[in-house]
Amino acid sequence: MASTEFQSLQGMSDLYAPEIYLWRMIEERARTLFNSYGYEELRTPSLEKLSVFKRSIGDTTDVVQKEMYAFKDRGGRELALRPEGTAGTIRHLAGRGEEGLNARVFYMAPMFRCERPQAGRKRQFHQVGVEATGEPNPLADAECIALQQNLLEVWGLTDSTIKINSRGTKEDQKLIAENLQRLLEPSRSSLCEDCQRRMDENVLRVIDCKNPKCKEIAATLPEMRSFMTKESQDYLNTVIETLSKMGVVVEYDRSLVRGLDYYVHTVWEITHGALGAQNAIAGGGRYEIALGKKGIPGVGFAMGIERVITALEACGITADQFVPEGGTWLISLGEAALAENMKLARELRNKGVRCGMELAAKSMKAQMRKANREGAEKVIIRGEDELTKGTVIVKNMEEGSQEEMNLEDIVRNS
RNA sequence: GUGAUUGUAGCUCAGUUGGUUAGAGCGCCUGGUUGUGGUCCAGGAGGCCGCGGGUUCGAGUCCCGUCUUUCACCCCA
Repeated sequence: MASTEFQSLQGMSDLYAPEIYLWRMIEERARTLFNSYGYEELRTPSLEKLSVFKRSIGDTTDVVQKEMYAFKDRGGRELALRPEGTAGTIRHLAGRGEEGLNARVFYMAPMFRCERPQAGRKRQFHQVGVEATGEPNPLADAECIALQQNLLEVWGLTDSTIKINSRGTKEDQKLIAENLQRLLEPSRSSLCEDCQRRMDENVLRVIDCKNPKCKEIAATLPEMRSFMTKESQDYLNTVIETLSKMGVVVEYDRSLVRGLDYYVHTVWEITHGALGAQNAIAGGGRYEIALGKKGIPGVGFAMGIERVITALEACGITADQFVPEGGTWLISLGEAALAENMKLARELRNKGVRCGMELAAKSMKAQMRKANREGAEKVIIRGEDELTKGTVIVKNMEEGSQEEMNLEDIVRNS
Protein backbone atom coordinates (compact mmCIF):
# COMPACT_ATOMS: atom_id res chain seq x y z
CA MET A 1 0.00 0.00 0.00
CA ALA A 2 3.01 2.24 0.52
CA SER A 3 2.86 5.24 -1.77
CA THR A 4 0.89 8.30 -0.75
CA GLU A 5 -0.02 8.61 -4.40
CA PHE A 6 -2.70 5.98 -3.91
CA GLN A 7 -3.88 7.00 -0.48
CA SER A 8 -7.30 8.46 0.08
CA LEU A 9 -7.61 11.45 2.40
CA GLN A 10 -7.35 11.05 6.14
CA GLY A 11 -10.51 9.62 7.63
CA MET A 12 -12.02 8.87 4.24
CA SER A 13 -12.02 5.36 2.92
CA ASP A 14 -12.89 3.43 -0.18
CA LEU A 15 -15.63 0.87 0.18
CA TYR A 16 -15.37 -2.33 -1.79
CA ALA A 17 -16.03 -6.06 -1.70
CA PRO A 18 -16.56 -7.94 0.47
CA GLU A 19 -17.52 -5.18 2.98
CA ILE A 20 -19.68 -3.47 0.39
CA TYR A 21 -22.16 -6.35 0.58
CA LEU A 22 -22.93 -5.53 4.19
CA TRP A 23 -23.56 -1.93 3.17
CA ARG A 24 -25.89 -3.09 0.48
CA MET A 25 -27.82 -5.28 2.86
CA ILE A 26 -28.22 -2.32 5.20
CA GLU A 27 -29.35 -0.02 2.41
CA GLU A 28 -31.70 -2.48 0.76
CA ARG A 29 -33.48 -3.47 3.96
CA ALA A 30 -33.73 0.16 5.03
CA ARG A 31 -35.36 1.14 1.71
CA THR A 32 -37.86 -1.68 2.01
CA LEU A 33 -38.80 -0.70 5.55
CA PHE A 34 -39.05 3.03 4.76
CA ASN A 35 -41.35 2.17 1.90
CA SER A 36 -43.65 0.28 4.23
CA TYR A 37 -43.83 3.33 6.50
CA GLY A 38 -44.65 5.53 3.53
CA TYR A 39 -41.41 7.49 3.45
CA GLU A 40 -40.01 8.77 0.15
CA GLU A 41 -36.32 9.01 -0.63
CA LEU A 42 -34.73 12.44 -0.85
CA ARG A 43 -31.28 13.08 -2.31
CA THR A 44 -29.99 16.56 -1.64
CA PRO A 45 -26.62 17.94 -2.78
CA SER A 46 -23.59 17.28 -0.59
CA LEU A 47 -22.62 20.92 -0.91
CA GLU A 48 -24.81 23.73 0.37
CA LYS A 49 -24.53 27.36 1.26
CA LEU A 50 -22.80 27.67 4.61
CA SER A 51 -25.78 29.60 5.92
CA VAL A 52 -28.04 26.56 5.51
CA PHE A 53 -26.12 24.81 8.27
CA LYS A 54 -25.45 27.85 10.41
CA ARG A 55 -29.07 28.76 10.79
CA SER A 56 -30.48 25.30 11.39
CA ILE A 57 -27.83 23.47 13.36
CA GLY A 58 -26.88 26.52 15.39
CA ASP A 59 -24.11 29.05 15.07
CA THR A 60 -22.50 28.17 18.38
CA THR A 61 -22.45 24.40 18.03
CA ASP A 62 -19.11 22.64 17.62
CA VAL A 63 -20.38 21.00 14.46
CA VAL A 64 -20.69 24.39 12.81
CA GLN A 65 -17.83 26.18 14.52
CA LYS A 66 -15.02 23.71 14.17
CA GLU A 67 -16.03 20.56 12.35
CA MET A 68 -17.30 21.71 8.97
CA TYR A 69 -15.51 21.62 5.67
CA ALA A 70 -16.32 25.22 4.80
CA PHE A 71 -14.71 27.23 2.01
CA LYS A 72 -15.31 29.86 -0.61
CA ASP A 73 -15.86 28.84 -4.21
CA ARG A 74 -14.47 30.73 -7.21
CA GLY A 75 -17.29 33.19 -7.05
CA GLY A 76 -16.52 33.97 -3.42
CA ARG A 77 -19.66 32.20 -2.17
CA GLU A 78 -19.42 30.62 1.25
CA LEU A 79 -20.16 26.92 0.99
CA ALA A 80 -19.86 23.84 3.16
CA LEU A 81 -20.01 20.07 2.78
CA ARG A 82 -22.96 18.83 4.79
CA PRO A 83 -22.05 17.66 8.29
CA GLU A 84 -25.51 16.12 8.78
CA GLY A 85 -28.68 15.53 6.84
CA THR A 86 -31.43 17.47 8.54
CA ALA A 87 -30.44 21.00 7.50
CA GLY A 88 -30.43 20.24 3.78
CA THR A 89 -33.61 18.23 4.02
CA ILE A 90 -35.43 21.06 5.73
CA ARG A 91 -34.00 23.55 3.24
CA HIS A 92 -35.52 21.41 0.51
CA LEU A 93 -38.88 20.91 2.20
CA ALA A 94 -39.22 24.59 3.02
CA GLY A 95 -38.98 25.28 -0.69
CA ARG A 96 -41.91 23.00 -1.44
CA GLY A 97 -44.43 25.15 0.38
CA GLU A 98 -47.49 23.51 1.81
CA GLU A 99 -46.55 19.92 0.92
CA GLY A 100 -43.16 20.36 2.56
CA LEU A 101 -44.81 21.00 5.88
CA ASN A 102 -46.31 17.56 5.98
CA ALA A 103 -43.72 15.31 4.39
CA ARG A 104 -41.99 12.06 5.21
CA VAL A 105 -38.62 11.62 3.64
CA PHE A 106 -35.55 9.50 4.20
CA TYR A 107 -31.98 9.76 3.04
CA MET A 108 -28.86 7.61 2.98
CA ALA A 109 -25.83 9.67 2.16
CA PRO A 110 -22.25 10.58 3.01
CA MET A 111 -21.63 13.35 5.56
CA PHE A 112 -18.44 15.27 6.20
CA ARG A 113 -16.86 16.46 9.40
CA CYS A 114 -13.29 17.64 9.68
CA GLU A 115 -12.39 16.01 12.99
CA ARG A 116 -9.60 13.72 14.07
CA PRO A 117 -10.67 10.19 13.21
CA GLN A 118 -11.06 7.60 15.94
CA ALA A 119 -13.13 4.50 16.63
CA GLY A 120 -16.53 5.04 15.03
CA ARG A 121 -15.58 8.39 13.59
CA LYS A 122 -14.56 9.13 10.04
CA ARG A 123 -14.27 12.42 8.18
CA GLN A 124 -16.51 11.11 5.48
CA PHE A 125 -19.10 8.93 7.10
CA HIS A 126 -22.56 7.80 6.17
CA GLN A 127 -25.92 8.39 7.71
CA VAL A 128 -29.31 6.96 7.10
CA GLY A 129 -31.98 9.22 8.44
CA VAL A 130 -35.58 10.28 8.20
CA GLU A 131 -37.49 13.51 8.69
CA ALA A 132 -41.23 13.79 9.21
CA THR A 133 -42.43 17.37 9.17
CA GLY A 134 -45.57 18.50 10.91
CA GLU A 135 -46.76 20.19 14.08
CA PRO A 136 -45.56 18.67 17.35
CA ASN A 137 -47.40 15.47 18.07
CA PRO A 138 -46.21 12.87 20.55
CA LEU A 139 -47.60 10.10 18.37
CA ALA A 140 -45.37 11.23 15.50
CA ASP A 141 -42.35 11.09 17.81
CA ALA A 142 -43.32 7.63 19.03
CA GLU A 143 -43.82 6.36 15.49
CA CYS A 144 -40.43 7.73 14.50
CA ILE A 145 -38.70 5.92 17.35
CA ALA A 146 -40.65 2.77 16.56
CA LEU A 147 -39.52 2.99 12.95
CA GLN A 148 -35.95 3.26 14.07
CA GLN A 149 -36.28 0.31 16.38
CA ASN A 150 -37.81 -1.59 13.46
CA LEU A 151 -34.80 -0.72 11.37
CA LEU A 152 -32.43 -2.23 13.91
CA GLU A 153 -34.62 -5.31 13.92
CA VAL A 154 -34.55 -5.90 10.17
CA TRP A 155 -30.79 -5.45 10.19
CA GLY A 156 -30.50 -8.07 12.91
CA LEU A 157 -28.96 -5.74 15.47
CA THR A 158 -29.53 -6.76 19.05
CA ASP A 159 -28.43 -5.48 22.46
CA SER A 160 -28.91 -1.81 21.75
CA THR A 161 -30.50 0.63 24.16
CA ILE A 162 -32.85 3.49 23.31
CA LYS A 163 -32.53 6.38 25.75
CA ILE A 164 -35.09 9.13 25.71
CA ASN A 165 -35.60 12.53 27.32
CA SER A 166 -37.26 15.84 26.66
CA ARG A 167 -35.82 19.33 26.35
CA GLY A 168 -39.25 20.94 26.36
CA THR A 169 -40.27 23.80 24.15
CA LYS A 170 -38.03 26.75 23.36
CA GLU A 171 -39.72 28.62 26.24
CA ASP A 172 -39.16 25.68 28.57
CA GLN A 173 -35.52 25.64 27.54
CA LYS A 174 -35.09 29.27 28.52
CA LEU A 175 -36.53 28.52 31.92
CA ILE A 176 -34.49 25.40 32.32
CA ALA A 177 -31.33 27.28 31.41
CA GLU A 178 -32.03 30.09 33.87
CA ASN A 179 -32.79 27.66 36.65
CA LEU A 180 -29.78 25.50 35.98
CA GLN A 181 -27.46 28.49 35.87
CA ARG A 182 -28.87 29.73 39.15
CA LEU A 183 -28.57 26.33 40.82
CA LEU A 184 -25.11 25.63 39.48
CA GLU A 185 -23.60 29.02 40.32
CA PRO A 186 -22.62 28.05 43.91
CA SER A 187 -20.67 25.02 42.68
CA ARG A 188 -19.21 26.74 39.63
CA SER A 189 -15.62 26.40 40.79
CA SER A 190 -16.01 22.65 41.38
CA LEU A 191 -17.01 22.02 37.78
CA CYS A 192 -14.49 21.00 35.16
CA GLU A 193 -13.05 23.68 32.89
CA ASP A 194 -15.29 22.71 30.01
CA CYS A 195 -18.38 22.89 32.16
CA GLN A 196 -17.49 26.32 33.48
CA ARG A 197 -17.45 27.45 29.89
CA ARG A 198 -20.63 25.50 29.14
CA MET A 199 -22.43 27.20 31.99
CA ASP A 200 -22.47 30.41 30.00
CA GLU A 201 -22.65 29.02 26.49
CA ASN A 202 -24.93 26.03 26.78
CA VAL A 203 -25.85 25.01 30.33
CA LEU A 204 -27.78 21.96 29.26
CA ARG A 205 -24.55 20.28 28.31
CA VAL A 206 -23.31 20.38 31.88
CA ILE A 207 -25.89 17.72 32.65
CA ASP A 208 -24.32 15.09 30.43
CA CYS A 209 -20.67 15.82 31.19
CA LYS A 210 -18.66 12.65 31.73
CA ASN A 211 -16.40 14.14 34.37
CA PRO A 212 -17.16 12.33 37.66
CA LYS A 213 -17.24 15.51 39.72
CA CYS A 214 -19.60 17.21 37.29
CA LYS A 215 -21.74 14.09 37.27
CA GLU A 216 -21.99 14.22 41.03
CA ILE A 217 -23.08 17.82 40.96
CA ALA A 218 -25.50 17.22 38.09
CA ALA A 219 -27.10 14.42 40.07
CA THR A 220 -28.08 16.86 42.81
CA LEU A 221 -30.01 19.01 40.33
CA PRO A 222 -33.71 18.49 39.79
CA GLU A 223 -34.64 16.76 36.57
CA MET A 224 -34.94 19.03 33.53
CA ARG A 225 -38.55 18.13 33.08
CA SER A 226 -39.44 19.53 36.47
CA PHE A 227 -38.92 23.01 35.04
CA MET A 228 -41.22 22.40 32.11
CA THR A 229 -44.85 23.22 31.69
CA LYS A 230 -47.43 20.55 32.42
CA GLU A 231 -48.08 20.27 28.66
CA SER A 232 -44.46 19.53 27.92
CA GLN A 233 -44.31 16.91 30.65
CA ASP A 234 -47.44 15.27 29.31
CA TYR A 235 -45.95 15.31 25.85
CA LEU A 236 -42.99 13.25 27.00
CA ASN A 237 -45.21 10.89 28.97
CA THR A 238 -47.43 10.27 25.96
CA VAL A 239 -44.43 9.41 23.82
CA ILE A 240 -43.16 6.91 26.36
CA GLU A 241 -46.58 5.38 26.99
CA THR A 242 -47.34 5.03 23.30
CA LEU A 243 -44.06 3.28 22.71
CA SER A 244 -44.69 0.97 25.60
CA LYS A 245 -48.06 0.00 24.11
CA MET A 246 -46.33 -0.64 20.78
CA GLY A 247 -43.89 -2.95 22.51
CA VAL A 248 -40.88 -0.70 22.01
CA VAL A 249 -38.64 -0.60 25.04
CA VAL A 250 -37.10 2.76 25.83
CA GLU A 251 -35.21 4.00 28.82
CA TYR A 252 -35.89 7.43 30.27
CA ASP A 253 -32.55 9.17 30.80
CA ARG A 254 -32.68 12.46 32.67
CA SER A 255 -29.17 13.41 31.63
CA LEU A 256 -29.67 13.01 27.89
CA VAL A 257 -29.42 16.41 26.23
CA ARG A 258 -27.94 16.22 22.74
CA GLY A 259 -25.97 18.98 21.14
CA LEU A 260 -27.85 20.47 18.25
CA ASP A 261 -29.70 23.72 18.91
CA TYR A 262 -32.80 22.91 16.93
CA TYR A 263 -34.13 20.20 19.22
CA VAL A 264 -37.32 20.71 21.20
CA HIS A 265 -39.38 18.23 23.20
CA THR A 266 -38.37 14.63 22.58
CA VAL A 267 -34.73 13.73 22.11
CA TRP A 268 -33.31 10.24 22.01
CA GLU A 269 -30.19 8.29 21.39
CA ILE A 270 -29.40 4.67 20.66
CA THR A 271 -26.25 3.19 22.10
CA HIS A 272 -24.50 -0.11 21.70
CA GLY A 273 -21.87 -1.63 23.94
CA ALA A 274 -19.56 -2.78 21.16
CA LEU A 275 -18.61 0.71 20.13
CA GLY A 276 -16.00 2.14 22.47
CA ALA A 277 -15.93 5.82 23.33
CA GLN A 278 -18.34 6.84 20.58
CA ASN A 279 -21.08 4.51 21.70
CA ALA A 280 -24.05 6.19 20.03
CA ILE A 281 -25.14 4.54 16.81
CA ALA A 282 -28.02 6.92 16.34
CA GLY A 283 -29.60 10.09 17.55
CA GLY A 284 -32.87 11.76 16.96
CA GLY A 285 -35.38 14.24 18.18
CA ARG A 286 -38.11 16.70 17.51
CA TYR A 287 -37.04 20.03 16.16
CA GLU A 288 -38.19 23.46 15.22
CA ILE A 289 -35.97 24.88 12.51
CA ALA A 290 -36.15 28.55 11.68
CA LEU A 291 -35.98 29.21 7.96
CA GLY A 292 -36.69 32.70 6.74
CA LYS A 293 -39.92 33.77 8.36
CA LYS A 294 -41.12 30.23 8.79
CA GLY A 295 -40.26 27.77 11.47
CA ILE A 296 -40.40 24.23 10.17
CA PRO A 297 -41.46 21.71 12.81
CA GLY A 298 -40.65 18.07 12.49
CA VAL A 299 -39.17 14.95 13.96
CA GLY A 300 -36.37 12.76 12.70
CA PHE A 301 -33.34 10.66 13.37
CA ALA A 302 -29.95 9.85 11.93
CA MET A 303 -27.96 6.66 12.27
CA GLY A 304 -24.26 6.33 11.58
CA ILE A 305 -23.83 3.43 9.20
CA GLU A 306 -20.18 2.85 10.12
CA ARG A 307 -21.19 2.56 13.77
CA VAL A 308 -24.13 0.33 12.95
CA ILE A 309 -21.70 -1.93 11.11
CA THR A 310 -19.38 -2.13 14.10
CA ALA A 311 -22.35 -3.10 16.24
CA LEU A 312 -23.62 -5.61 13.68
CA GLU A 313 -20.23 -7.28 13.53
CA ALA A 314 -20.28 -7.63 17.29
CA CYS A 315 -23.61 -9.43 16.82
CA GLY A 316 -21.95 -11.86 14.42
CA ILE A 317 -23.44 -10.29 11.31
CA THR A 318 -20.68 -9.84 8.78
CA ALA A 319 -20.19 -9.04 5.13
CA ASP A 320 -19.32 -12.57 4.03
CA GLN A 321 -22.88 -13.64 4.82
CA PHE A 322 -24.11 -11.39 2.03
CA VAL A 323 -21.65 -11.95 -0.80
CA PRO A 324 -23.36 -13.39 -3.86
CA GLU A 325 -23.22 -17.07 -4.69
CA GLY A 326 -20.43 -18.14 -6.99
CA GLY A 327 -22.57 -18.93 -10.01
CA THR A 328 -21.30 -20.62 -13.15
CA TRP A 329 -17.81 -20.70 -14.66
CA LEU A 330 -17.15 -21.48 -18.29
CA ILE A 331 -14.05 -23.39 -19.29
CA SER A 332 -12.72 -23.25 -22.83
CA LEU A 333 -10.20 -25.63 -24.33
CA GLY A 334 -8.82 -24.10 -27.48
CA GLU A 335 -9.42 -20.85 -29.32
CA ALA A 336 -12.60 -22.06 -31.01
CA ALA A 337 -14.22 -22.99 -27.70
CA LEU A 338 -13.11 -19.68 -26.23
CA ALA A 339 -14.95 -17.78 -28.94
CA GLU A 340 -18.05 -19.95 -28.59
CA ASN A 341 -18.07 -19.50 -24.83
CA MET A 342 -18.13 -15.73 -25.21
CA LYS A 343 -21.44 -16.23 -26.94
CA LEU A 344 -22.70 -18.78 -24.40
CA ALA A 345 -21.74 -16.51 -21.47
CA ARG A 346 -23.78 -13.71 -22.98
CA GLU A 347 -26.83 -15.96 -23.33
CA LEU A 348 -26.56 -17.17 -19.76
CA ARG A 349 -26.04 -13.66 -18.43
CA ASN A 350 -29.10 -12.48 -20.28
CA LYS A 351 -31.00 -15.07 -18.28
CA GLY A 352 -29.63 -13.60 -15.06
CA VAL A 353 -27.00 -16.24 -14.38
CA ARG A 354 -23.85 -14.94 -12.69
CA CYS A 355 -21.32 -16.26 -15.11
CA GLY A 356 -17.59 -15.92 -15.58
CA MET A 357 -14.83 -17.26 -17.78
CA GLU A 358 -11.13 -16.87 -18.51
CA LEU A 359 -10.68 -14.45 -21.40
CA ALA A 360 -7.48 -16.07 -22.65
CA ALA A 361 -6.49 -19.58 -23.61
CA LYS A 362 -5.14 -21.24 -20.47
CA SER A 363 -4.65 -24.77 -19.29
CA MET A 364 -7.60 -26.70 -17.96
CA LYS A 365 -5.93 -26.89 -14.59
CA ALA A 366 -5.50 -23.13 -14.38
CA GLN A 367 -9.11 -22.57 -15.38
CA MET A 368 -10.41 -25.10 -12.87
CA ARG A 369 -8.37 -23.49 -10.13
CA LYS A 370 -9.81 -20.12 -11.00
CA ALA A 371 -13.35 -21.52 -11.03
CA ASN A 372 -12.76 -22.98 -7.60
CA ARG A 373 -11.35 -19.77 -6.24
CA GLU A 374 -14.29 -17.81 -7.61
CA GLY A 375 -16.54 -20.12 -5.66
CA ALA A 376 -18.33 -21.42 -8.76
CA GLU A 377 -21.07 -23.91 -8.03
CA LYS A 378 -21.25 -25.15 -11.58
CA VAL A 379 -18.62 -25.40 -14.29
CA ILE A 380 -19.36 -25.77 -17.99
CA ILE A 381 -16.54 -27.33 -20.00
CA ARG A 382 -16.23 -27.07 -23.76
CA GLY A 383 -13.45 -28.37 -26.01
CA GLU A 384 -13.07 -29.62 -29.56
CA ASP A 385 -15.16 -32.75 -28.98
CA GLU A 386 -18.09 -30.92 -27.44
CA LEU A 387 -18.08 -28.26 -30.15
CA THR A 388 -18.47 -30.84 -32.92
CA LYS A 389 -21.14 -32.73 -30.96
CA GLY A 390 -23.03 -29.59 -29.89
CA THR A 391 -22.76 -30.57 -26.23
CA VAL A 392 -21.15 -29.32 -23.05
CA ILE A 393 -19.86 -30.99 -19.91
CA VAL A 394 -21.55 -29.74 -16.79
CA LYS A 395 -19.71 -30.28 -13.55
CA ASN A 396 -21.10 -29.81 -10.06
CA MET A 397 -18.18 -28.41 -8.10
CA GLU A 398 -19.33 -29.41 -4.69
CA GLU A 399 -20.12 -33.02 -5.49
CA GLY A 400 -17.47 -33.39 -8.17
CA SER A 401 -19.95 -35.14 -10.43
CA GLN A 402 -20.33 -34.28 -14.09
CA GLU A 403 -22.48 -35.13 -17.10
CA GLU A 404 -22.67 -34.33 -20.79
CA MET A 405 -25.64 -32.25 -21.90
CA ASN A 406 -26.92 -30.68 -25.09
CA LEU A 407 -25.96 -27.04 -25.49
CA GLU A 408 -29.56 -25.98 -26.14
CA ASP A 409 -30.73 -27.66 -22.95
CA ILE A 410 -28.24 -25.91 -20.74
CA VAL A 411 -29.28 -22.51 -22.10
CA ARG A 412 -32.97 -23.29 -21.92
CA ASN A 413 -32.88 -24.62 -18.37
CA SER A 414 -30.70 -21.91 -16.87
C1' G B 1 -7.70 21.67 17.66
C1' U B 2 -4.89 18.71 22.02
C1' G B 3 -2.33 14.08 23.62
C1' A B 4 -0.59 9.29 22.46
C1' U B 5 0.24 5.47 18.58
C1' U B 6 1.32 3.02 13.72
C1' G B 7 3.66 2.45 8.77
C1' U B 8 8.68 -3.74 5.96
C1' A B 9 5.97 -8.42 -0.31
C1' G B 10 -1.37 -8.86 -2.26
C1' C B 11 -2.50 -10.18 3.42
C1' U B 12 -0.60 -11.13 8.67
C1' C B 13 3.90 -10.12 10.59
C1' A B 14 9.71 -11.21 11.80
C1' G B 15 14.14 -8.23 11.14
C1' U B 16 18.94 -8.98 17.11
C1' U B 17 23.62 -3.34 20.10
C1' G B 18 23.14 0.69 12.74
C1' G B 19 27.17 -3.79 8.97
C1' U B 20 27.19 -7.69 2.91
C1' U B 21 22.41 -9.84 -2.13
C1' A B 22 15.68 -7.62 3.58
C1' G B 23 12.97 -12.87 5.68
C1' A B 24 8.58 -16.27 7.22
C1' G B 25 3.51 -17.98 6.89
C1' C B 26 -0.70 -17.44 3.87
C1' G B 27 -2.01 -15.96 -1.07
C1' C B 28 -0.49 -15.74 -6.32
C1' C B 29 1.89 -18.07 -10.91
C1' U B 30 3.99 -22.61 -13.34
C1' G B 31 4.77 -27.71 -13.18
C1' G B 32 3.92 -33.02 -11.02
C1' U B 33 3.25 -36.20 -19.36
C1' U B 34 -3.20 -36.92 -23.22
C1' G B 35 -8.97 -32.27 -21.28
C1' U B 36 -10.63 -31.70 -14.44
C1' G B 37 -10.62 -27.59 -8.86
C1' G B 38 -10.29 -27.96 -3.35
C1' U B 39 -5.39 -31.79 -0.37
C1' C B 40 -0.15 -32.95 -1.25
C1' C B 41 4.89 -32.18 -3.56
C1' A B 42 8.52 -29.16 -6.43
C1' G B 43 9.86 -24.65 -8.53
C1' G B 44 8.98 -19.36 -9.45
C1' A B 45 7.44 -14.24 -9.51
C1' G B 46 6.70 -10.28 -6.25
C1' G B 47 9.65 -5.23 -1.70
C1' C B 48 11.32 3.57 -3.67
C1' C B 49 11.38 -1.09 4.37
C1' G B 50 5.03 5.38 3.84
C1' C B 51 7.43 10.03 1.79
C1' G B 52 11.37 13.98 2.24
C1' G B 53 15.60 15.62 4.63
C1' G B 54 19.78 14.75 8.16
C1' U B 55 23.75 11.99 11.11
C1' U B 56 27.31 8.04 9.52
C1' C B 57 32.47 4.83 5.95
C1' G B 58 27.57 2.40 6.12
C1' A B 59 20.38 3.45 7.95
C1' G B 60 14.58 -0.96 7.48
C1' U B 61 17.21 0.07 12.17
C1' C B 62 19.35 6.69 14.99
C1' C B 63 17.49 12.27 14.53
C1' C B 64 13.99 16.01 12.29
C1' G B 65 9.88 17.07 9.24
C1' U B 66 5.61 15.33 6.62
C1' C B 67 1.59 12.07 5.25
C1' U B 68 -1.10 7.99 7.03
C1' U B 69 -3.16 4.20 10.81
C1' U B 70 -5.14 3.28 15.49
C1' C B 71 -6.93 5.28 20.23
C1' A B 72 -8.48 9.04 23.76
C1' C B 73 -10.07 14.30 24.81
C1' C B 74 -13.53 18.16 22.83
C1' C B 75 -17.97 17.11 20.15
C1' C B 76 -21.02 14.10 17.47
C1' A B 77 -23.72 9.39 14.12
